[in-house]
Amino acid sequence: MIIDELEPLVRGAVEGACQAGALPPSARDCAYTVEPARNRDHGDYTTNAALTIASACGLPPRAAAAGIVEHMALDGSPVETVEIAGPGFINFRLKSDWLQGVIVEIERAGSAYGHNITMAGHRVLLEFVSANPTGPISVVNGRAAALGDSLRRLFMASGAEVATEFYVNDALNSTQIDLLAASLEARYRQALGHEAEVPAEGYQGDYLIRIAADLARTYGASLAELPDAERPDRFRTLAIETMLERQRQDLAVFGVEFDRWFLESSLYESGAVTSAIESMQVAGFTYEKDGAVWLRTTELTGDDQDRVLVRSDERATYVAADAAYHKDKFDRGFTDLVNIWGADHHGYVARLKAGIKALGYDSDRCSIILTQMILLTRDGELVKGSKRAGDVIPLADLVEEIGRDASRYYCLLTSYETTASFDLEVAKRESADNPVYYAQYAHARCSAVLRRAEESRLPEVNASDVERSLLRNPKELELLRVLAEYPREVQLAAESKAPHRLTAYVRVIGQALHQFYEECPALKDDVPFPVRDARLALFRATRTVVANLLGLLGVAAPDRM
RNA sequence: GCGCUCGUGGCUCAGUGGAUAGAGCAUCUGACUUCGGAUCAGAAGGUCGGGGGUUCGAAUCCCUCCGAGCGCGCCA
Repeated sequence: MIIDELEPLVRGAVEGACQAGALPPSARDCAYTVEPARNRDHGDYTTNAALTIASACGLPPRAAAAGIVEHMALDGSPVETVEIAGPGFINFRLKSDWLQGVIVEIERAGSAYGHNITMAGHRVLLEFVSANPTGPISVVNGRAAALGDSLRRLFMASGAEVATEFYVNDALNSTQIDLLAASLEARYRQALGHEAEVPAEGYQGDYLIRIAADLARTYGASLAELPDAERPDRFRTLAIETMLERQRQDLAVFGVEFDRWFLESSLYESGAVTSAIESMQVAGFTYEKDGAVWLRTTELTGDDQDRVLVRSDERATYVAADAAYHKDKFDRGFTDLVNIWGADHHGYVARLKAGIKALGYDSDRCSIILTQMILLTRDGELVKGSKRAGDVIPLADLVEEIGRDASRYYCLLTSYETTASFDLEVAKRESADNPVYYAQYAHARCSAVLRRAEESRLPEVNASDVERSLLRNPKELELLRVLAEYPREVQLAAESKAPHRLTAYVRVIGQALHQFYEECPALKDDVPFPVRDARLALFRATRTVVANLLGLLGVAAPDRM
């Protein structure tokens, strides 16, 4: 990566300037950045080293810049020219042969181009969606699913070992599951033609009607005749099984699968919940009040009130189970826990972290991403969840309407920190105003050119063998610059857990590609062979980068559209 | 009331303390003897919610006010 070469160059120059007395010794301790220039007029890369050093050492910025530049060892570096500009920025322009060499690197690395090792040695457990088994997967869950799946790919591309989990709140002591079971039983009785009502606090969505009809078909009236002691458990089990299967399908259609569906109930069965509670008690982080056991979350993480671990009826709460779950994650050897939750759970962060701390683990190793909502509009009108779907918009409906790729792309288009919204009619349109097609078209266009070359039986010349110095048109050089940035973009997206950076960057690639395409024909009759081969190699490199990028988003890279 | 998040062109959104705040859509003007026009070139459009502060420099950090969303259970 180019920054890895420029950064030492700057550091060496600062050191040289210090030794020569051009800068005071304290300049060595100044922080500064080396990054791509935003404005191409400023060159290819820039550093603010002189500005921060001047500020810290009380020097005129341009004088500091001059001192640094004077001691820069440019021989053998990728840098063509250095200049001082504006208030004291040091701008670099790269040698074109360095840029042209990028296609060799891309061809050599292939599908691994852009990978890095910044997360090598990390074992990451990504937990996301984890929706209650009380209804279908919603669009908001979909946003978390797209994000989690993309992060999995980004972390892997950064050298981490990654596992994904969906935590299933299936514990039989759950009030919500009780309600789900009661709701299902009512629907079942209705299906049998009996009088029955779904509890007022229960689940009214009509997905339960369909499930109940299936039960009536499979079991006849036998379930209704079960003794009172057995019936509720039977319905709980049936409700969870059928809802989980439905959720699994919704996510599979979306292209997201999990390494493991972790059952909360397994924590009770193994005794993990009980032992976690005991462990917190022994460590002195709990107390008893009103017949319940409380965790000192106020003290541990500044929660606004302490939380109940064990209810007065001796049933454990989800706080206890989740603490046990996260202990289990750490005990399985994961070094980094990443949880993706809906923003409506933000009040729960302090609780979980308190549980982790109370069990003696480092809560900083667990990072929690809160995704904001996603609003859908249709022709400008807000689309609302229907009563029949349980007041949410099912992800399956979205996928059915606009397709998997568009659904995923839109979910990743914006930062998860902002409430996003997009219009279904626009997203459905297969036209220019749809960003997912712009990205995919870049890939398809490269493929089209290369396919045509193949059909003309042109021999494929490797990037290492073409005359790369012929790639000197400004559009060609700009495309090379953009492709050279890809590894850095991947690293930044992984570091900041922000796949949406890539959707912005792929547009930049597309733009550079299309401009190159417009101005630099490869297969026209009057193009000399060496130029043709060099340009075809550039198309191949671009296609590789776009394919790799779309792969990180979990979006298809089609050869034809 | 307390807490968390967010206010950026008409709309949807980028923008890790740096240079003249960027894209896309919509609007307007151009480019088809097409290596795929799902493209490209250009125009217009901004008190970065308001006001203070920190600094060489603030959309970004701090304070305050206004507005929006979400959360404040022995539910998950």
